[in-house]
Order: sequence, then structure tokens, then C-alpha cells
Amino acid sequence: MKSKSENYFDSVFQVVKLIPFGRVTSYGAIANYLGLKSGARMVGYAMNASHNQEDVPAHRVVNRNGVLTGKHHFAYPEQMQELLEKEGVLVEKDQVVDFDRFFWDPTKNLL
DNA sequence: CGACTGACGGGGT
DNA sequence: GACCCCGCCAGTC
Repeated sequence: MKSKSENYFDSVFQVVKLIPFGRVTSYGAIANYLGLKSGARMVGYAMNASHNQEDVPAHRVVNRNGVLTGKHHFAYPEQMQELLEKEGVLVEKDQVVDFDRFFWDPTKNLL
């Protein structure tokens, strides 16, 4: 089932899976890592399919503003914030506190 | 086949 | 600093 596009989603999933505990990243960063530069939206789309992938911590993926834009897509909106706070990432007003500090860039995972 | 939408980002006004 | 518009690509109506 599914189309060949599944491979594209899989690529996004793999990157998201690489996000360390207590870290967050942005859609644009993942898109850039995949070469989709402006395809940040596609990353969010892929995350929508991540519902079938428990190993994909979509809650660690926020927009470049550090805002939990996709919280509404979880089982319940508060789940995303709860999961992040459980990992030590404080969220206030649907926004990650010290986002720049917790930000994890996939292109820097080589470090 | 055509048009709109969408978990975004960047640039311009 | 806030607001608006465009682009990108894929999926759905």
C-alpha cells in the first residue's frame, strides 16, 4: 500500500528519530537537511503520517519560531507540551522556552 | 484535469 | 515590530 512517496516520509521520520532526548528542531531544519529547503510544509505533512510511527517524536518538532504549531494534531493538544516538559523542555504559551538553546540541527548531528 | 489546502519559511512593506 | 504575500511540493476535493 501507499505510494512511492512513502520513501520521502520515511526520510523525514528517520531524521526526527535522530533527535536526542530533551532536544527540539524545526521543520525548516529538517527540510533543509533533506534538501527541501522551502519544503518545510512537506515535513509537517510527513509528521501527519507519523501517527503510524510511534518511534517518531513529532513533539520534538516545532516551527522555526519554537511554537508548537502542530500540537493540535496530537491525541490531545496538551500532549505535545507535556511530552516536551517531561524531557526538560519548558513550554510557555505554546512556545518553547530557550528554543535556541534546545534547538538541534540535523546538519550538526555529525558533531 | 484544475483548484485549494496545509504541523513552514523567508522576504518585503 | 507587526502584517502581508509568495514559494514549495504533495495530497485531497
